[in-house]
Amino acid sequence: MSRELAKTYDPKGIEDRLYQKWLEKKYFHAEVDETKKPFTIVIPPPNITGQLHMGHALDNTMQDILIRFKRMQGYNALWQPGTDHASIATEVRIINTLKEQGIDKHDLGREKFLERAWEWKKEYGGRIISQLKKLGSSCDWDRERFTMDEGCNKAVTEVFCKMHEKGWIYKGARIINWCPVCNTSISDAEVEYEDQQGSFWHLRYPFEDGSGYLELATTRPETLLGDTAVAVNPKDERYKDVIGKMLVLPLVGRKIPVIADSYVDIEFGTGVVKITPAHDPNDFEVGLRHNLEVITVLTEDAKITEDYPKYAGMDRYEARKAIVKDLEEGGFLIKVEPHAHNVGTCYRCGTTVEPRVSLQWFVKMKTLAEPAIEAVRSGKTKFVPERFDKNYFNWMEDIRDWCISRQLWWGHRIPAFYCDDCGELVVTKENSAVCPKCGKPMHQDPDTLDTWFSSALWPFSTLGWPEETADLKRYYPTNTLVTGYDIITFWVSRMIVAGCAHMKQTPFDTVLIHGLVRDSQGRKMSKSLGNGIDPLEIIEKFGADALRYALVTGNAPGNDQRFQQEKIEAGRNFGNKIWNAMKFVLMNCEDDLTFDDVDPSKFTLEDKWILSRMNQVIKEVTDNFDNYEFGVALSKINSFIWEEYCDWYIEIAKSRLFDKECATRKEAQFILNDVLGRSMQLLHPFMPFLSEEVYRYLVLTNKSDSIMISSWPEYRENEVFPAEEKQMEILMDAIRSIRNVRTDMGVIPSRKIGMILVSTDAKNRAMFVDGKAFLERLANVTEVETKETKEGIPDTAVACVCSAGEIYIPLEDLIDIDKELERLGKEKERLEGEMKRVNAKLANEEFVKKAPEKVINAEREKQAKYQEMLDNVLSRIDALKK
RNA sequence: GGGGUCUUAGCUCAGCUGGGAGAGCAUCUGCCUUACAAGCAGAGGGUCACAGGUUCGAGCCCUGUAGGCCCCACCA
Repeated sequence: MSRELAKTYDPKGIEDRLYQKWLEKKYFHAEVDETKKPFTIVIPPPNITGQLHMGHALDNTMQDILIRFKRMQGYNALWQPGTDHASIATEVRIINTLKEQGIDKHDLGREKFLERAWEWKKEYGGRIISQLKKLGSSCDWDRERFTMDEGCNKAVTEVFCKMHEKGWIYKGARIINWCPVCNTSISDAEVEYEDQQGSFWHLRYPFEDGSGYLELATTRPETLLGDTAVAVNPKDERYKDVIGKMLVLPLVGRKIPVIADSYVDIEFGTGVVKITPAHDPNDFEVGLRHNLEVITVLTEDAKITEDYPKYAGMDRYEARKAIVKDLEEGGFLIKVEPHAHNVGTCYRCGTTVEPRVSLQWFVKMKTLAEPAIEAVRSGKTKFVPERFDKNYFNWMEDIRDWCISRQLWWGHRIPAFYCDDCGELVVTKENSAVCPKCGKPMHQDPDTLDTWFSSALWPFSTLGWPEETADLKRYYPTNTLVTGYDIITFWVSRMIVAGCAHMKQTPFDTVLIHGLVRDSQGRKMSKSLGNGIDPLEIIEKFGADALRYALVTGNAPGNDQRFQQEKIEAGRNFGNKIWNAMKFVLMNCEDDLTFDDVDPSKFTLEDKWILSRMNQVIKEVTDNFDNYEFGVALSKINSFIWEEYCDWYIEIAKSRLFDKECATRKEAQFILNDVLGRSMQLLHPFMPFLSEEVYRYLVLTNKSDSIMISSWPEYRENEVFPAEEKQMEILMDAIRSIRNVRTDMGVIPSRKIGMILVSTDAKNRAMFVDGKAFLERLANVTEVETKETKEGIPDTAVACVCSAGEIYIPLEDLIDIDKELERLGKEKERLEGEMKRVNAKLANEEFVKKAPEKVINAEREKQAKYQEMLDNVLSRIDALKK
């Protein structure tokens, strides 16, 4: 069997083959099973426009780790997958495709446009799904959903109508953020602020009566066209007398009043602010308070309107130049100074957003937010790490109404109808409506809903809501939501709001937050920087397991990480190490081997040690899983397999395996298979493919169907061997000491040596006699002698002290007394240092009085041990000096 | 302006409820020892940013300082 196995582990072929098998066997599929406890994860639905990037890879790896773990633990585990229609992103993409063909969206018409969009979805929407499969994601693909499928549509309409009926949704003319490139309104959450270097134009606004002027400063001179007032602070002594006077708006000639409003900061600039209610949120508020006219001067694509012929059609930046030039020529410009300010940009396209007054639909958030805040405050939903709840509270407690209408075609059309004749409004679940007032036909609102409106319903819309399905009953509320901290406000908060509002239950008990995957220099991966690393390329080259390993190892929840090639290689190397360990095990097992007659009473010291350690690791790793400490869990599994199992157990077991007559050979073979098999189970959530492949080769498990459906390893009460663990530690310590001495004294590895253990502990002496075979293998010690006293130890022996006692290595031809004394001197210094530290601690009365007994006893044990070792070193130095 | 977070070995990062500083990579020394050179055995390398405080005991808790990053709000 072993002859056929490749020299190195090659994930290519294996991963696809195993994934196919899992699919065929329906291992990912969840059916309602009342005999088990439910565990549910809903996937953050990737955009249909999306390509798998490192963020997806991390997010989905974490989910897969969790769901595989829970599945093995025997939960009725469901990972609900699906995709998001991504209204703006998709619409922009279709528009661009059309543009290439010389077609304008409006010429095509709404219906034809949507046909194209659906075609596009059909062709590319599945791409991200197949990429998620490459990663090993064990989603229940039979349940794949889409935010615009029939069920989700129904949920959206239902929610909209209900919220409208309750007055939680309203329509109104308000100032909103407008993206002139995406050509739609966007919500507050969709605006990203960035520092920009701009200018501060100081302008002169003359009084109507010719009595001078007011000086004010602006960063946006082009909005002057829409000014309907100038404001000063009522407490500002400088301007007390001008309040109520009229000014003449430069270039326009409009008469505008000087008003008093406490919004104006006396300290800032000249203390005079021009008020443009149509194009600034603060000015809009001021306008409301003072009943000012709202004059829109910019079109939807941010060009000056026809009302100002001189500038009409110019885009906002052109217009700025032209207006500044005219102001200067008209003597209205006093000075220009550089000015840094924050500018809002569209999170989709990066364009500077334009505040704009328009008629939009809003969700009244304040009251809806209350139960959602309470859900987190009470701990019904908790963030991991906890600190992100501050993020959440910060947003929720200061929440403003959510603008949900979008001037787009791709999305859920708002179920509102207007009478063609009298303008009456009807909100209905039906596809059409007739005016209840005048009986005339009605037309539907042209706008669609914010993408996040439908994603907010995702945890229950995917389970069948508004129908009362068995799935909904079974799997809602879900358990863990895994996502990045960057979409807490967009998505997490709105899901909690929706869950509390429509289901009366928070949608999940835990929100597991992860950070960003950055490039190796710590920069955000982005298309424009071209520094993105394609996970698919990594999978192609190193396998999904190596990628998953790299994403999880050495990382704590919520923290950003830098992506480094070395981590991938470490993952690959780890896989290869396991592969080779398995090869070794199989090479030393006969093809027809069975373990029916394995006798646990024949288990040796090392057998019990590794079993006991395995047990401990199972316990700790399971614990780490429960606390979402995936990075810690993986590194424990790694060091157990690599260091304890491979470097020690396999090496020690060799002598028994190679001796076909050995009475405990079969027991060694059993342990090798058993421990590696259980290690693979622990590893499976992280590296599903490799662990499955290995599991299916091992003698104990090669008849089982899949590691995926095997039971998570349990802690075994009857395999706890603290005494054997301690003994092994002593032996390992001795071997390390001998290896050190060999290196220090320049004894080449191939040279065989002898050793004499001097110890008063009969158990230790016996252990060394029994362990002769592995002392030879691990330290090339061929002669082992044990004594109770150091009578007759030759001077030409090198001494090393370790926890087992004193070990002497006779090296007649090599010993250099001076060099040996020097080495022992260093050892003496080290031990004296230790003694000093321990003694000081134990001499401290406060310590002995207040520290826990456990800690004190540990210190006392150390004290005794070091004292003995130090005595041994000192007496050896004495002996050599004579 | 409010909040969060980070500062630990040359690099990238772990470090659970406070009890003698860790990993991977890199560096140095030996080894092709019949599973593995993607490997084995060893070694060097840290006043845990700084200053105080709490404590018998602080990388960990508290206060402050410096620097980096992030979120929210925002003065035209």
